[in-house]
Amino acid sequence: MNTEFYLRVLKILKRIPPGRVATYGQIALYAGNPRAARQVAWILHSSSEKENLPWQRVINQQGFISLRPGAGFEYQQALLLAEGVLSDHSGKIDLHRYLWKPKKLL
DNA sequence: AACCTGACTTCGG
DNA sequence: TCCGAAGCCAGGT
Repeated sequence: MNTEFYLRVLKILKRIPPGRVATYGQIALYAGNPRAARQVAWILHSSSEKENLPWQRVINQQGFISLRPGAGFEYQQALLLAEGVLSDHSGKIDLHRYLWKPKKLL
């Protein structure tokens, strides 16, 4: 794997403040590879626990949690709720309201 | 090496 | 707005 990309993703993830969310594609973009959204997902899946990452703050471009019901969806939704990130009846999170917009990169 | 899979995105109908 | 297909890239078999 691309170690440099991996490390940059970790640094960026750790900057996402509580109560805000980011998208996979957004993280990939900031880390220097706009097309690596799936790799960001893979990194979260494999390293979120040992790296102590705020994995719950990463959702897809549509504003939905990508985990499937019964496979972490409810848990992620609960963690976000505890931070003040609400979702509507369909499970959609308002990105206009909660999306993390860093002033400057790195 | 070939093929499958996935916590993704984008584009076209 | 709502799918489905295609593009994407890395890991696992």
